[in-house]
Amino acid sequence: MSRELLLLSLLHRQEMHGYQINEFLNRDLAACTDLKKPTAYFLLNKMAQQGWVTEEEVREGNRPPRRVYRLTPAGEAAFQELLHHNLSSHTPVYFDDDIGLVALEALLPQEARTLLEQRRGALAAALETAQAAPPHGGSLQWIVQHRIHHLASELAWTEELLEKLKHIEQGS
Amino acid sequence: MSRELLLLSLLHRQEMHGYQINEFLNRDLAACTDLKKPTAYFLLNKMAQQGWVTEEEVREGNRPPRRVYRLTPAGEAAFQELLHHNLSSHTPVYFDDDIGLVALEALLPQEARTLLEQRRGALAAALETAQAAPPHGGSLQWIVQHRIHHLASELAWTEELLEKLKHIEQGS
DNA sequence: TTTTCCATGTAACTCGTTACATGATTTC
DNA sequence: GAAATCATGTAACGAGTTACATGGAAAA
Repeated sequence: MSRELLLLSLLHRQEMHGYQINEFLNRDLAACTDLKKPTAYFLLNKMAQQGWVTEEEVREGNRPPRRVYRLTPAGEAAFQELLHHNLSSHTPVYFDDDIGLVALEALLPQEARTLLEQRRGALAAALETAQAAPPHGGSLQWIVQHRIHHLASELAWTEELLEKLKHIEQGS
Repeated sequence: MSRELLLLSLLHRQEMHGYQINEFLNRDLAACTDLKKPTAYFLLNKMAQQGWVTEEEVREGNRPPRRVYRLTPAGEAAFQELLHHNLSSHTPVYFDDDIGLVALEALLPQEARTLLEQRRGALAAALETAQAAPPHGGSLQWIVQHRIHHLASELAWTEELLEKLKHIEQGS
């Protein structure tokens, strides 16, 4: 339901047409979602059928006509409910990066460390990129800051792990 | 490909039959994956067709026959490649919890804080559960520790956020 | 005149889940 | 005799992605 919540959030701020929504998702919300264009269109249609949004064809000048979406009262209610549920709970995440750790013992300790040092590099680079991003206004800044916080945490954890592996290697 | 890597990792340690694999996934690896039973069977069949594993029907006593999977040399090579790639890189994650933050401004500041305090509670509970889990041996311990590290980081971040929101509320 | 931008979608496919189906054996 | 455990799967569905399809307007 969080994809629906995301779309409802955008439409709560202001009415928007599909293309505009996709632009916003790709430009400003790339850090918190990977919602694709066809998925967005599909969900918007679904929400229109559910009565959460209305569609209105608008043509401005000679441009291709836009389909403008607006929240209905039912949509507003759904938005509030989904938002409350999202903010008040925590949804756990599975890390792709954890999978490789299961088989760490299949490698020579030294080799494992070399690989994890590369991962540390990738994390450091991602962190720098995130920190270099232009500041976002409003509540979008929280997402950017969360991302930075998380990447820093992952970097610290990876370094901790490297230290522990070094000690085990020396100790055995 | 990380689901395949996970299965290959298990079979690298020792040969296993399907039921055993599913048990292990649910008991010991619930923290790092949600791979379901039919998916596991499906992937095992696929890997058998690819020549990564062999299947052997084994019957022991009067029990239902087991289908035992073993890595082939090709499977071992695939395992090494996937493992190297996984450990040396970082795969970014999208947080469901971020979605609600997009629309924080749609709520009264005080209401937003109340909801986020509930989330903080949920995070604290999850952290305690993770910390109370019996220690895992071998490299599985890293996954448990990573989970704990991450939950602690999320808790700290949520508290930071609550502080910032309090200041904004007072300042404006 | 060719590429990029605006603006919309559909169709086919992949991946994964849920629910269903089977059947013997051991434990209560 | 009933319930849980061992052990395997399939079939139908749903969600999401990729690639395809269309077409006008502006910019290079």
